[in-house]
Amino acid sequence: MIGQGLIDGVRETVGLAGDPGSIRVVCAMSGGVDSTVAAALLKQAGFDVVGITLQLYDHGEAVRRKGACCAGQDIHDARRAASAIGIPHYVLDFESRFREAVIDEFVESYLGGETPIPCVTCNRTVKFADLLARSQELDAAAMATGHYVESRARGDGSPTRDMFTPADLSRDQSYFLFGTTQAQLDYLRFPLGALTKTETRAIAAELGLDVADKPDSQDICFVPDGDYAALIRKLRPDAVAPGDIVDRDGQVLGRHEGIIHYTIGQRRGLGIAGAEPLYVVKIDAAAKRVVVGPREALRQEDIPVTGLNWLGEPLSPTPRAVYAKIRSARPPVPADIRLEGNGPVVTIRGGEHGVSPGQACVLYAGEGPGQRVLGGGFIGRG
RNA sequence: UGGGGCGUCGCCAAGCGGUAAGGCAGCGGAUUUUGAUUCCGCCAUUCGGAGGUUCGAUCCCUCCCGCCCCAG
Repeated sequence: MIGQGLIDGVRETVGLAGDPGSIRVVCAMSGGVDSTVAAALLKQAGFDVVGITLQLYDHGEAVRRKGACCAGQDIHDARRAASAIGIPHYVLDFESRFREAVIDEFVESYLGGETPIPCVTCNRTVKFADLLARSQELDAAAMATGHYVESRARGDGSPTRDMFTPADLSRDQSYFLFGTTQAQLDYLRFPLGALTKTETRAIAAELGLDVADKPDSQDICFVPDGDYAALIRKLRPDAVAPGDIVDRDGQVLGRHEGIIHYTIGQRRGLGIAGAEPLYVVKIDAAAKRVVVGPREALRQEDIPVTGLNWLGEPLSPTPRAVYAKIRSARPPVPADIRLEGNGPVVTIRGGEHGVSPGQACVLYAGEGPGQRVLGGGFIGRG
């Protein structure tokens, strides 16, 4: 399994000239299979690998949890894996930073009637800003992660790198990485971009790593039991209030226990029976109202984008053809992006259902594997 | 208290003599490095109540109860 071709591929992914043994690469290790294999492959390729694991939140609560990351058991797993791989390993306490950069923003977003995407925030702040800085302090030439996404130098002699969708589209994590700046991208490496998840697990098994059969992470890592609303209530007990569920004409159909329980496009949990299924169409935070309607009411074409991180050629008021993804588990669809007076606007040519403010709108040059990631932003209120 | 209509799962709603469709909601599961979506499974031995006709009734008859509409 781990043949010369794979090793050469890893060296090519790192793309730095010179003796690998003199090139230090920091690998962010979450304690899961992916980042562990990333570190192992880098080590196999001869690099001077340093593993770093961040402690992001209270590890008492998460010790036994399956599918968590960066706390408790996962830190132990990462430490053991680093030992098995034969690389130095450090655990950094980033709890307070994670709390203010990710958790607080997560809570405020929900209270404001939006639907946050904490993985994006975590990547662009804690991981790719703070951890990356520490990596540079350690004189590492690059920082690697276990994300399924590819990057490679532009080939014009400059260190400028571009990001591409991975070989295994079912594991594509580019949606969560749209906020990666050019400078960060130039320093980052993604050794797993050419692999499938199955191959990654096979490599872990071949190397005898304990994490080979560890379940994939899922749900919000800092929410112990999947009940994110409980966390918000705990942190801001005064801010969660009940309100009305109304139709598009304002007619009251029911009550809810807080807008934080809803997201645009959501169907379940409304408790309203009718002839047709109802979906959340709008969330009015000020009035504490949840507006529902039929599925057709979810269709939207124009999406105002905020916080755009654009990695492509400069934009203009003239529409530029792209492919856009407004949710992680869907293939990108044909769209156009243009710069208006109020900011960038993405137009989904065929329309999309369930465009939820706070979520990401990620843009690609095309559809399929190996397509360039042009950037993305957060979906604004339309 | 004259006439007409209706009453089937929490909601909507088929069935109109042969032994209770479907949708919604709910619950459970699969999928998923966010939230959702989607998908799969479960969900009325019983048809407002009481009698009657029939081999057999949710479907036919009688009475009662409860709604609705038109006439008052």
